[in-house]
Amino acid sequence: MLKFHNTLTGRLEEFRPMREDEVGMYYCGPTVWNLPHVGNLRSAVFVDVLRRHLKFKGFKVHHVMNITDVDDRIINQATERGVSIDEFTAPFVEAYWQDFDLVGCERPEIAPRATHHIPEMVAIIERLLATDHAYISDGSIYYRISAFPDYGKLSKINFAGNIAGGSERVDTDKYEKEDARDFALWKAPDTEGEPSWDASIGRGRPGWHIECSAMSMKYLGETFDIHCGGVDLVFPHHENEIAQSEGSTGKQFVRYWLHGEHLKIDGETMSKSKGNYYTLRDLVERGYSPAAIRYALLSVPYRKQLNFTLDGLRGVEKTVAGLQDFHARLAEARTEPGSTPELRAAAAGALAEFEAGLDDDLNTSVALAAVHNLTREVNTALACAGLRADDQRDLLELVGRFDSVLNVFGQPRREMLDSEVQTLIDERQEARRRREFARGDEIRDELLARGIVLEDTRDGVRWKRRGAQ
RNA sequence: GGCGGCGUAGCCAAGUGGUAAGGCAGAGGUCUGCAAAACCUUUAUUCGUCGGUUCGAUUCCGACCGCCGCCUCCA
Repeated sequence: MLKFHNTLTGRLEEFRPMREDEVGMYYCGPTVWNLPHVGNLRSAVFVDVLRRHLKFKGFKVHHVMNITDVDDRIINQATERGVSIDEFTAPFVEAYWQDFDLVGCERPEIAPRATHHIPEMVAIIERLLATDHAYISDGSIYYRISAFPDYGKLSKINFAGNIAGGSERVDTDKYEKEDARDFALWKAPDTEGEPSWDASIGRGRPGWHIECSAMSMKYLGETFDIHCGGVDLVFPHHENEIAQSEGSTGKQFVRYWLHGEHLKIDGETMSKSKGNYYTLRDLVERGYSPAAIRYALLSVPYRKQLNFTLDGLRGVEKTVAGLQDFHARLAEARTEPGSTPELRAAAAGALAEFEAGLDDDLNTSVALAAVHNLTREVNTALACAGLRADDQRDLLELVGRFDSVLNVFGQPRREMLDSEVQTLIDERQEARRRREFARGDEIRDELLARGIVLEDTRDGVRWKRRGAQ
């Protein structure tokens, strides 16, 4: 039974989508004002595992990931550099997709951009004004939280005992709001040149939260199954999305809220000021592989803080190389016909354990343990008993199923060597057979000069490109 | 001040009211002309501290210590 921890109820719940075999899910994607860092990528990988596991379970997935390309930071930076919003964000959008692909995430079905959905936002604001959930003040439009009694149901925030609800912030706020908690839906331009849009509700630009309400409901409907993001978004972003969406539709907005924990770097909160801040390209430049980074990011269940360290990442490189090597050896193994009951049982057990782990709120640690346990059993068979053809076929299919969620095994090599190199390898085998080891070593060096690294194994010789995984 | 999470071997970590998954590192071994690679075996009488409940607790309850997060832009 598939279960998720739902932030809305604070409990582990059985997942039952609205439609039997389809799931609508929304992920608050990047705000494109900066290069993505490993923390952003952890969230992306968490959501990727979620969507892949839903597909593994047989659901058709409608996955929407927004790209926030208007907000105060973007406007400030673009204005500072004297470029348009699009000119400023374009390279960061590009960089995000590059990193997203490198770290092995499947692209969402729909990736809407905020700047292309201004009319949808305006429409919601109009409905909120019409139902007294919003009011105009100084040309800007604010959400009236007192009109939405459920406010706080997601974050369980308690305004009475809350510092933020005190008087200090009201004093520093330049806007005229009825209540300190109220937030902006539509902001009147502060200055002349500031980017803004003409609309029935006046000239302005959208507030921080309305974008996600507009884009999620447009593509997934007024009520949909899953909304996810980082824990930092629970309050105020997601709380405000609920207020906006449910305030305007009168219907439940989202049925399951899933939030991914942040990671720490060397046991400390990641922050620019501490300098413990990695982007994917930092890590790739230092020689780490995107596959290992993906593995590291999904090795700890998404609701736990993950301690990201370079030392740990070095270890993970070996783990991932081991899995990829296993996959290659499995694919290349010579077989005899038939199958063995031991391996059939091991495969069935591993699949059950794998699926049960992921069904339990995406416990990737348990799923990976199942994978490792299987590789150990299969390795033993490869080393001792030899592999049967049916087992090989079934195990390769099983690895494919595991990898449809994890995406860490890599593809077994299908590359062919050119005939000259192949001849050299054959010659070396022949030399070794005649126990002419000096000649064998000579050929090995010759191959090394061409970038081919040999490994002698019990069954013959394996090769790989120098520097390749 | 309000709300929440965490503390398990050298390191990263899963987990459960019935006696501790997995990975990395370490140790031993198999294989091998040597080496490398690969593979196998092994590594916590114990789960922050102190109490309580229980036949039995790492797992439940209480207190304490330490770490982290949200309440403000942040994945």
